[in-house]
Amino acid sequence: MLNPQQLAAVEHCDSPLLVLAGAGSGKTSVITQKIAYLIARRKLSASKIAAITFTNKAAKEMRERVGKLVSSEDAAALTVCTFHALGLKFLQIEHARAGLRRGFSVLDADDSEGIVKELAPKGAKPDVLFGIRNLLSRAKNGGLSPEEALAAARSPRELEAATIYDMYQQRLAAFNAVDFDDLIRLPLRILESDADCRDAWHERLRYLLVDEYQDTNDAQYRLLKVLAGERGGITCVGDDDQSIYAWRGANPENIDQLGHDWPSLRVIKLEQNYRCGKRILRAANQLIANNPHLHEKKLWSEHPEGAPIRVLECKEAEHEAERVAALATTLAEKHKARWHDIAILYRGNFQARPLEKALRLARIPYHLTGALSFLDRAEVKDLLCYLRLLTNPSDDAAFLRVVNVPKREIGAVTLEKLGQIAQSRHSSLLDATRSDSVLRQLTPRPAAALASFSDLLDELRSASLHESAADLVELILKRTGYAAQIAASTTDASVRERKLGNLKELADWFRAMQKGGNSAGDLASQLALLSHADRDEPGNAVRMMTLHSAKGLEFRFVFIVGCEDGTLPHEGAIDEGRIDEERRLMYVGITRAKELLTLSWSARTKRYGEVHANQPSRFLHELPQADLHWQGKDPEADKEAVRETAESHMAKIAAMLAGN
DNA sequence: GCATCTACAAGTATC
DNA sequence: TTGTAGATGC
Repeated sequence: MLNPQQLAAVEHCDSPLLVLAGAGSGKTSVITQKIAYLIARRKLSASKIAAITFTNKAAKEMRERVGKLVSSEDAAALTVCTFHALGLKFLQIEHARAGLRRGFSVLDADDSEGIVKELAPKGAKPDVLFGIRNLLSRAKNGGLSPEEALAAARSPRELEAATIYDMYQQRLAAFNAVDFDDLIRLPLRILESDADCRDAWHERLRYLLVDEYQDTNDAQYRLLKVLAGERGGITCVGDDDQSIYAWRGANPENIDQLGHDWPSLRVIKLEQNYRCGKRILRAANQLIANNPHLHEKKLWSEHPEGAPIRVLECKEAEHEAERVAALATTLAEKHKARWHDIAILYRGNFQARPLEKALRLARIPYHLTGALSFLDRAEVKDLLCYLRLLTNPSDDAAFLRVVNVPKREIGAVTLEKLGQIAQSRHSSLLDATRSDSVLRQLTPRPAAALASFSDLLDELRSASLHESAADLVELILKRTGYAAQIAASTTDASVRERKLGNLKELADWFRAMQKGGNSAGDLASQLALLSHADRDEPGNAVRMMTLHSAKGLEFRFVFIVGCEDGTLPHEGAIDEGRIDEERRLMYVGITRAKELLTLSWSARTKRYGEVHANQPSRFLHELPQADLHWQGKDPEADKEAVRETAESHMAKIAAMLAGN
């Protein structure tokens, strides 16, 4: 069942292990089999093993697969979760060491962005704000505390950002809250500085298995290092060729860092691919050979050669979409493909638009992955904030979000005043509304509204002690008037239905999670870490997604659209010389295909209303030409595109002249 | 407090 | 060109 390299990776437990696992080489099998091996052969207690992933989806899949290999007791005792969920678990146990009280909140990205905005100088331009958030996040991902960031500041801008960082953390402390970055930074800080705590966790977690290791950032790496300790009970599985998140802080150099920090590191390569046809693999290998490599890796496959890779040359994005839709229909009719065997991948979300149109027209069911995040929906966020506020009355961010949702005639002026009063008496906003002396400082009407709001929360809080989380959601909807507000909203029926549907889905989620015996408060924290990707995929529909979100997936038939210079590789990446990561992105896309790969490009692109002439992606020229089958090559196409670009400029000039 | 208008920006996205 | 965020007016 396992090949010799996979077996070696499973059985090597006595020093740290790095598994360089090519695309489709069965890395999840190695991780899950190794967990089973550690339990059965090495007699390690399941509760002392942690498998760490980047997404909840990957964690869920791993949990399911390992569940088939070990007993249900062992499966329940295992820790299989994301980096952030592990950090959350750590902080829930060690909250006192982090200066947090039980029931602390996890702020989402919007909340923390809002706080930064408040703390930044009034009227700061968006790019300044962006810069501050960037520096702040860099400091946090570097594991720096506000004091360290202040000491390390080298320029006035850095000093300003560090000062804001300091105030930001004070604000979070007052809220009894952490943000996403803190879920890594705080455990890291505690483990690095507190030997007793470190020893306890070394005892608690004896073996770590890390998925998608190339995606770790510096703080995550340090967390792994301190958790694994000198003993080095750790297996990291990753692929430098699939490193596509450097722009998000991932540091692929962490792959080499392992060998420096643990000289006894063993490296095993998995090079047999179990997914793609030979031709597809040859194309992928030849493409990625254009990137520099520290660890040479050559994937091979026992699968059949497969059909040539088609390259569709199209006039424009609409034409491209129509051809893709037509070919998808052919696949379904002639090759008995199910719709969900087909994926259409692209560089940017905006490219989905013409595709959607063409698929609708062709009556092909499709599903957009990751378009709108479920948890970003206003109604879902509102409900979660109610739960946060019930568990953590200090959570001012949650208070501000829901205090006037539904409308309670509590406006900005009232809240401004309340905020000043709360600040002067060092209490949370909700606490302040409970004090008569505070309410007397406000005008009677808003004061009464605030008082009844806090009464309502008290009522819900006492209900939360005995209601299940799912019932609590229903109760909140009813008692706050939220459900009534949706029902009465002037918007059309489909919007109302969608909102109620989302809230029902939220309640269903709670019901499912409740089985783990979690309290409502725990559920609320965990939900902050969930994302849209965790929802079940819809049935038989063509999958449309970005190349980034396709990583880890596989499909029988794959289309990669927009293979043009400027789109893939992206223009900004070309300008800044970041071609290698774009090439890896193409590599990820190609290696998603099991049987048939179709690449397409358009001679013209409409960009921000202007027509541009395109060149086919340089990556197309890097592929083995003998394996490509160019379709619709029209030597006139380029000339035509250039002519039309010129025409569109002429038309613009004419319009300007006419305007004058 | 809400609706409407205007100006601006335009990559990828996890937790 | 399109979407969204912020400002402005009622």
